[in-house]
Amino acid sequence: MGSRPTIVHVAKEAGLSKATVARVLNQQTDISVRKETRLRVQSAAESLGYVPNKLAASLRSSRTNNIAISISDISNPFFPELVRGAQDTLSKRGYNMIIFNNDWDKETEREQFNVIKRTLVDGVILSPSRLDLDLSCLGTIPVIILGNSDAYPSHDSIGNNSRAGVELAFERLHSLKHRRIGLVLGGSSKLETSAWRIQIYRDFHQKHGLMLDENLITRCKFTVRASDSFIMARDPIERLLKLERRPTAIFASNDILALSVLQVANELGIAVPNELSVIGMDDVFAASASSPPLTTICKQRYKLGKLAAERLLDLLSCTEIVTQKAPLKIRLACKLIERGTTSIL
Amino acid sequence: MGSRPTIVHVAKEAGLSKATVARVLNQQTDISVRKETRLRVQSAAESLGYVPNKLAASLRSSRTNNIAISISDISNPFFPELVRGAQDTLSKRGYNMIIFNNDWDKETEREQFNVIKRTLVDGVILSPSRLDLDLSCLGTIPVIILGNSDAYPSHDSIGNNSRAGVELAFERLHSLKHRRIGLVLGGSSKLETSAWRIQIYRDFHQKHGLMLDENLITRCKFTVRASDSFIMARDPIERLLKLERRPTAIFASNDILALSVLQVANELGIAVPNELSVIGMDDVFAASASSPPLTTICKQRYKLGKLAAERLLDLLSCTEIVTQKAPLKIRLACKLIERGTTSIL
DNA sequence: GAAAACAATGAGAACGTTCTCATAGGGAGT
DNA sequence: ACTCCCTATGAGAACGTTCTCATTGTTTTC
Repeated sequence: MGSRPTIVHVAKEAGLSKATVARVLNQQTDISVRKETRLRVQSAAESLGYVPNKLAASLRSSRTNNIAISISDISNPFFPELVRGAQDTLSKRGYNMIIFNNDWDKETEREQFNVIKRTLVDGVILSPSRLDLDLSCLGTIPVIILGNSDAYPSHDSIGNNSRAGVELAFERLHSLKHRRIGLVLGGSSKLETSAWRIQIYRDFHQKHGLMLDENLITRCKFTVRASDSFIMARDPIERLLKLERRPTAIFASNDILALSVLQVANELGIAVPNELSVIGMDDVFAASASSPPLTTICKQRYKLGKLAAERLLDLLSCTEIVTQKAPLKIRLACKLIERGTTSIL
Repeated sequence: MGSRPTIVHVAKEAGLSKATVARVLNQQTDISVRKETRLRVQSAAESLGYVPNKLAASLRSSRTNNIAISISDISNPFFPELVRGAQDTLSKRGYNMIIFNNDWDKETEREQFNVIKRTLVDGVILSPSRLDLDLSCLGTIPVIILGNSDAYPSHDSIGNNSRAGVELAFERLHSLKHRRIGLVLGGSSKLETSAWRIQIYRDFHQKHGLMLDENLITRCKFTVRASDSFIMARDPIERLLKLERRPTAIFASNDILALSVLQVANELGIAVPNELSVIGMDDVFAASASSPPLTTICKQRYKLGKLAAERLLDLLSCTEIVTQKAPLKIRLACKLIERGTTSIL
């Protein structure tokens, strides 16, 4: 009950050597092997039900055709599409993808880097859990960074231009005549994204000569685990909507918060969009499923994954040390998707 | 220059043989190696920055510590949590997970089986795209089937008890005094799930002595790609809600359809839950984010993945041919999650 | 017609582990 | 003191490929 047939069996069956068999079965743009020989090999392989052993091949060639992708949490609505974008590109080129979830935990992530190094993947797509990661332990494995920070200047990085996206939201609300705009922020302290959003908020007010009311800035302790977020977000949002002079419009820094706003508004009997306009950010699936469907700033998740994968493949096909120019930095444009939660004042 | 240090380098550095080094670095419950020797190996490994090469180890031992999971589409809201459940269990035991998306396509799936076989994973968690798959090409690799069909009698399978879940929904609506209940079905022809739902619908009516109105059965051409579904579901749902004697409650066979119902109701000015109760199925994330949040039948996705992984690990740790008893069949109970879209008539 | 070039194949090392078996050393039993 | 056994280690085969280099036969070149 000999386990699977090997290339030696095929060689014997075909009356040829291992080398020739390998030549036939691997090189697609074959050089120098007779047509008849090729057929002999192929029929021998077929009749034996030969399936090449990728492990052995990888060991010898030191190419595994495996790519690791390290993200925070596949069950967070942001990531599945991103992963899909990367995967579609990779699998088309014969690569498999190994997923790692770090749950925004530094230790977990470090541990995973070790696993990745042991596993000997050809490349890594990395959505860093924080900005101060030490990537050196990954050695010479090519790494593509996901995100829009400048924390990893020497690596290629691909992200969304969230700044421009946030501005887009404010400008749209302004053009709809809203002058009293609430800001709902998630308190994801780790990635420090709140600060620049507030800055944009201030700049926006200054630019349009609006008075800034600090009461309209709402911080929610938003741990990114989707399922928890509602509970934590509810209170501050309720406070915001119960202000004596409540905002006529709200921008929330992600869709989950925006959907919380819709829920609270619904409970308080505030009609959206007639009495309150809401814009979210991310275009999570749930955004299109709410009633009314949520107007949001769309981050191009699928494309993000796709581009990251494509860039990685480029790096891999480059015969080694070539093209060590400046690292690639891509910022994808965010789009405004106007659905049912915005209207003119 | 000089790629990674190997076990031979460590052996040389420590003044010992490969074999001894391997003994120290692998077996956790070590037998027979002097304490001092162990320390010498460890410090040598550390000082060289030795990282074991998993490929070589796998090749020799024919254990890869990789598990393949084959699903329809990671960007479909049903799967991420399932994947997460499996992954958490697997990674705790040192296994990596390789994801394959088949997009409900038979050919893609077959192709992926070949890749899986080449890749030499230790086991497979398989959510079959259809019921008539030929699994023989996976050879002797252990396979766990996800789903509740009886199509693969000789494999372990783990699924949700959807039948009981659907009954639960009807009974709940009945106990809320609803007597005119609409049924919204997705037309996923491939898995043939519609038929038994209708049967349960009929049985329910018979059991309670209710007249069955065929007009209340609505079929939506529901291709499972999430993003398309709204467009396709809208028309038939609108027809249902515009019936002269419209239903007072609706059960939809999945949350996405149920959310469509909410949207259409919202547009038509039908108040949920006061004028219309709605129950969905799956407890997709978006279900908790709608306003009002959707009452739904919850499939235990995380647990599904977790159990599948655990069972697979059991099979793997079983030294081979043992426990070839009857295959395991688990049906997880569905739970009713009562949120804001149901009320008494 | 000899040298050179080329096309087609073979022989075998190499990849870095794990695993089996052999061996050296030392203590216990008689 | 001799055998026996047990503990700690070493030597080297094996895993199934890829890859380099050698070899054979055939064609081209001058």
